[in-house]
Order: sequence, then structure tokens, then C-alpha cells
Amino acid sequence: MSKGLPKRSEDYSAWYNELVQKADLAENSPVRGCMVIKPYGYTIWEKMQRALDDMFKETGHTNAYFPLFIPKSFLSKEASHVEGFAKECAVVTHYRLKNAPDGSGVIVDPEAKLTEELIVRPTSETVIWSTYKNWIQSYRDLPVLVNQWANVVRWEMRTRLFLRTTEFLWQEGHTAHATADEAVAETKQMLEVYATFAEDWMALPVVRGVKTANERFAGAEDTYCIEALMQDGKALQAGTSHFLGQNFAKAFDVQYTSKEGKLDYVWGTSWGVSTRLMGALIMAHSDDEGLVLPPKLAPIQVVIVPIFKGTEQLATITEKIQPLVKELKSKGISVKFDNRDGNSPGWKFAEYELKGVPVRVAIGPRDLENGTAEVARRDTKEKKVYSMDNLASQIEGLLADIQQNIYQKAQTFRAANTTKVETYDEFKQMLDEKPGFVLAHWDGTSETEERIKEETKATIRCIPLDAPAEEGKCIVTGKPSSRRVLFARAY
RNA sequence: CGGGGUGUAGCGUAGUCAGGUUAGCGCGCCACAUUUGGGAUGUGGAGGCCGCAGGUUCGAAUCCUGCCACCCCGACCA
Repeated sequence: MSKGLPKRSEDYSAWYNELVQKADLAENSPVRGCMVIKPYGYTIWEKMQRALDDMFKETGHTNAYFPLFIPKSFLSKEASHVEGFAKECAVVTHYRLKNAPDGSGVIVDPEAKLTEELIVRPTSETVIWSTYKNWIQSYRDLPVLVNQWANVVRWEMRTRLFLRTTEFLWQEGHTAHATADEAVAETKQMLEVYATFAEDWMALPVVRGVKTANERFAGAEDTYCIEALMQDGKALQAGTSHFLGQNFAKAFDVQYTSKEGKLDYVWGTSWGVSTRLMGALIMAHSDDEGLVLPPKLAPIQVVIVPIFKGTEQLATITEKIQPLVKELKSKGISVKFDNRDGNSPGWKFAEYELKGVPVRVAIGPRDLENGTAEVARRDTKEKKVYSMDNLASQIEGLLADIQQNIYQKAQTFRAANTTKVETYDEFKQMLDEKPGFVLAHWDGTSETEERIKEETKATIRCIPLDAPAEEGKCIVTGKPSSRRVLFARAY
């Protein structure tokens, strides 16, 4: 392991790429744009999955699994959906290989051509709605509240570990309802689940909002989203929840008979978060020394580093810390005792900082004499000597404190980098000099939105749900506006 | 997909312009010794189809052609 990361202030992008790799989260694979998620990184993803999955279950959803392949014809049934995804689909055309006649390896068997090509799912609305047609006949069959954990493929032009990969892992919820109101309520409920997860687990403050028509999901009536601010002042869309109206029900002919005996199309939603959340987690909190992980998602919450000379001293320390290890585990805290010889304590300190372990406990001869331990927290780098008595409780409190502190820190950062502007000049100046969220008045037209995007690369991230009504003038056209919208340059 | 750049040991690199012994260095790795409270030191050792495939040449990491991957800037996007 080579020392040091690039500095965030010098090359944010290089810092991110190297951090992901040096902290053992993920690496590039032999396949373009696809990543290998390494055990340490995957453990974080598993923790995210578990927390989210519990929240989905609490809100009445159950998991199911739909196929990876989608018949090509399915994709053409919802017009705007095709338009949104057609350009980035991987297509399966054959089902067999054979040995090359010249012995050079294997080739695609031209005789094994599929009569209908299969699309590797970029998202599962079509295959799921074609299934829902068979599941739903009556109002008694509604609502259908299903989620699936899956991988999807989108043939992106430019990829970055976690932020945009050709294949990525995610969950996609797909629900069907008898009324529009109920579907809208579901859409909003799941947005709130995502926001709560981001804030309580990832320690990531997010803006809840609605996308403009331009930024809406292909096939949705409304797209709700959570938007987070990264340390370089760029926005990251962290999750979306779509109100699909009756679009997919109509495309796949999913109708139900109501209590009153009337036939109608059902109302749908879909919502998802992906391994992109890993990117958000990394970029939101980490520093030039490495990852800073919120305790609730850290694979290792506490690492114990013994400082010793010779096996005898190590044995003494090992014995001494057993009660602590046991007590931490009984509190559900994941703890690692790093008794490796051959790496110096200093080396280990740097290593666990790189990997973002929230709390480090060091115990050496000095502590053995005094009945103490040195406890260092990753978020502030603060070190304190504690008595071994009652140390587990101290650490438990410290973990909660760290979780809270990094959330506060992210919130303070966001507040400091969210600015209201009144004119277009001010807007442009702000984006260049102090990148971040910019709240400004907009006349509500796609033309103005497009123009701003073209001229400044900033997009409307969302119309915040909590935006207060405020009379103003569009920064570009001067036309009246009734509330501010959230602009930023985005990932 | 367009423009620019880069591929030499696990990682970082010298050498490429101007072809010529056995491809050099640092980190890491292995062994031993001394060390260990912020990335230890010494000695010895292992590790290379020079991105891949063709070509030119007596001879290619070096020149030519094609391909692949990664990085940066655009267009596209969770």
C-alpha cells in the first residue's frame, strides 16, 4: 500500500478514484465500465441493503424476483420509456458458442440466433407490468407492493466506480394501486423512506423535491427525488421515487374491476436506490486521510490496536481486552482486534484511518500499568485516554456521537454552500466561485431550463418540497415565479 | 460516441523522440535480525509474454497498423 491520497483541494476526482481503490471498496474489472465490489465495500452495501430492506418491509412491501432478460418487444410498449432507455441497452442476440474452425477459440454460433432478441434489463417496469397483468383483476388484488434487489445494465458512455457503472446493483420497488391518490401517497412515502435512510444511516442531509419535466423518469408522470451535496460542490441524485400514473397499466393493459363494478386501469409507482449511494457516502464525509464512515454503516466500528514488544506482552494485552471485546459484541458493536505482528502501530493507525473505522482503541504497556486505553475517533482525529472500567459504554456513546457529528458537519457544509441569488450574473458567478446549491427563481419553462443548462452546465436538481411560496422574477427571463428551485452542477 | 492523454513486476515509475548486451529504480512481498505510543531499519531473496494481435528489421519496450482498457474534457445518465 503506497502512502497518501491526492488532496481533495488539488484533484477531487483523483482523490475519489484512489480512495475507492485504496480503501478496498472496489476496483475495475476486465469488462469495460464494470466494477468488482470488494469484500470491504460490499459489507457496507450489505448494511445499506439490510437497513433499507427493513424499512421496505415495515411499510408493507415484500420482495420478489423478476428475470434479467426482457423481450425486446416489451420495451417498445411505453413510448417515452423506450426513448429514455433504448440508447443504452445491452442486447442478447445468440444463445450458443462453438469452437472456431481454425482453433483460435470460441465464436458465436451463427445458427443459434434468437428469433426475438432479449434486452438485459436497464430497469424492470416492462417485465413487471407484463406480469402484473396476470396478477390483477379486482380491487381485491390491490395494492401490489413489491420490491426486488437486482442488478441492471445501462450502457453508459462514461463510467466511474460506484457513481456510474455499466452494471450496477440496486433495488426497484414496483407498486400498483386502485387510485391515483393512493399511488401518489406511496410515491411520497418511499421518498421519505429514502430521505430518512440517507439522514439517519448515511448521515447525509438531503433535499426532498420534485423533478422538472425535463429531468423526469422516462414513463413517469412525476419524479420525486432526494438530492445531496458533495464536498466539491456538485449535487448527486441519491434516490428517486416515481408516480407512473396509468402509463404502464395502459401500455401493458393492466385493468381491475372496482367495488362499483367499473373497469379501470391501475395506478403505478416505482422507486429505486443503487450502489451509487456508496459514492455519495464516500464523497460526503471522507477527508484527505481516507474514508470517514458513519458508525451505523461501518463494517468495523471499533478496531483495537495492541502496542507490544514480544509475544508475552501481546498475550497480556490480549487477555486484558477480552472483557472489552465481549462487552462490545454484546452491545452489537463490530470490533476487530488487530494482533498482527510485522505492521507497526503507526502503520495500522494510518490503515484504519484510510478505511474509515470510526473508533480506534490503542493499548500498550503504559495503559496496562494505568488500567487505561487510548481512544481515537476518526471524524475529529481527537485522542483521549479512558479508564478501562466502563470503556464499552463510553465507546457506545462515542459511536452515537460520531454518527451525529458527521451528519451535523455535512449539514453545516450544505448550509454554507447553499446560496440564494437574484440575477443571472450572480448565478453564474456563484457557480464558478463557490459551487454548491443555488436557489433561484425560474419561470417554469423547459426552454429557460435548457438555456441555463447549456450556458452554465447547471441543472434544476429539483423543486424542493419544502420551498416556501415566494413571489419573484425568473433570473433569466424576468417572468414571474412563485417559488425558488434548486440548481447545481451535478454528477 | 467526438477531442486529448496514458498503458513497463501487486502499486508508482526510468528507458520510447534517435531500435542494439542480462529492461533499471522506489514502495510492497518472502526470510532473518534489531524494532514497535503516528506509515521502522539492516542484510539477503523472489517477482517482467514492456496492454493485446499483427507487421517492418539481422535485432523491437522503442518504428508501423489494428484492437482493448483506463484517465481528463464534451454529448448521455441513477
